[in-house]
Amino acid sequence: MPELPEVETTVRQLQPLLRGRRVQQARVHWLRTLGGQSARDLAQAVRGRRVVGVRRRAKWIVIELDPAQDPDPAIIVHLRMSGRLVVLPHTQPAGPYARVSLRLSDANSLHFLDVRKFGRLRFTRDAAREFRELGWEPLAPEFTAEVLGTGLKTRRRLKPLLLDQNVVAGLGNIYVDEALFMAGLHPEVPAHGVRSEKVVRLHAAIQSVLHAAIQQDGASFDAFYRTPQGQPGRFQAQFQVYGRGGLPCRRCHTPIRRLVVAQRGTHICPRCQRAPRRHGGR
DNA sequence: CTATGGCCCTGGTTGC
DNA sequence: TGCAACCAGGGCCATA
Repeated sequence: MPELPEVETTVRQLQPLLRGRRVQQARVHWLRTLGGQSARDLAQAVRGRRVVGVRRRAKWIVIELDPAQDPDPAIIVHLRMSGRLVVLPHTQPAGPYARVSLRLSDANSLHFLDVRKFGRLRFTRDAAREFRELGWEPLAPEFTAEVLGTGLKTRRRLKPLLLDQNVVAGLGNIYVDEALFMAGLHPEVPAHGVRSEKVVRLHAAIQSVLHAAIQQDGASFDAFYRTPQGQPGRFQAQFQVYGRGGLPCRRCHTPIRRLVVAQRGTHICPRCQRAPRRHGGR
């Protein structure tokens, strides 16, 4: 599933293919991808506008358009489960999963492909405003261990907290499991009970797993995530726990366990990540 | 405040 | 072999 590293890889590869081109036409093949925006509004808003850059905010891809009179105009894209962005020559069909296609002023089109239709693409006049509720960028210099520690001052359980995009923005199921393993923390411990030296470890784990995954162009363990150039990521080879239920822990050889936390498949080493004490047990 | 469960979707996997 | 039931999963919303 695309999370921060996969989105970052997509942004980096898209940038040289899009910057400087104009959007000539928008075609919508699946309306709900626009999340309520009308196909006409999208088409009218983007027609003729130049792409001035491509950036990332959390798991959002931000295709920046020339300002005109808007504060921060952009086409914003969330890949959710199975979304992909690809750039193909006009003449090449995008296949049955194309949900939105943008014809560019060079010989190419940008297609948003999405098998499961959970992804979103729409125009906004003010991208920064759209994202103001989002939490910390985990790779930004301002996101320090101290800042993370402040975010952990809550009774909520650790994993659901880290998945909350309004706290830390960009982590998903895979990288949370990997970071918790690296830090030796159980996903169900109350966040406020994590001691400060463990907070430091967790902060380092989050940053290092994200950096490592970006270096490998993200992770592809199913049919879905591919870079815009069609290549799978390579980080899945370095998963320590995710998807490794029943396999031996790479550190201590205890079998990795799969549990469900907040409706999410969750992978831990029961020895490296001690279970929290259950209160109210009887 | 925190947690839970449903919803959106479809292809792949499992079960009979 | 054939087919139906089941499942994953991010974000959002309603409910407990």
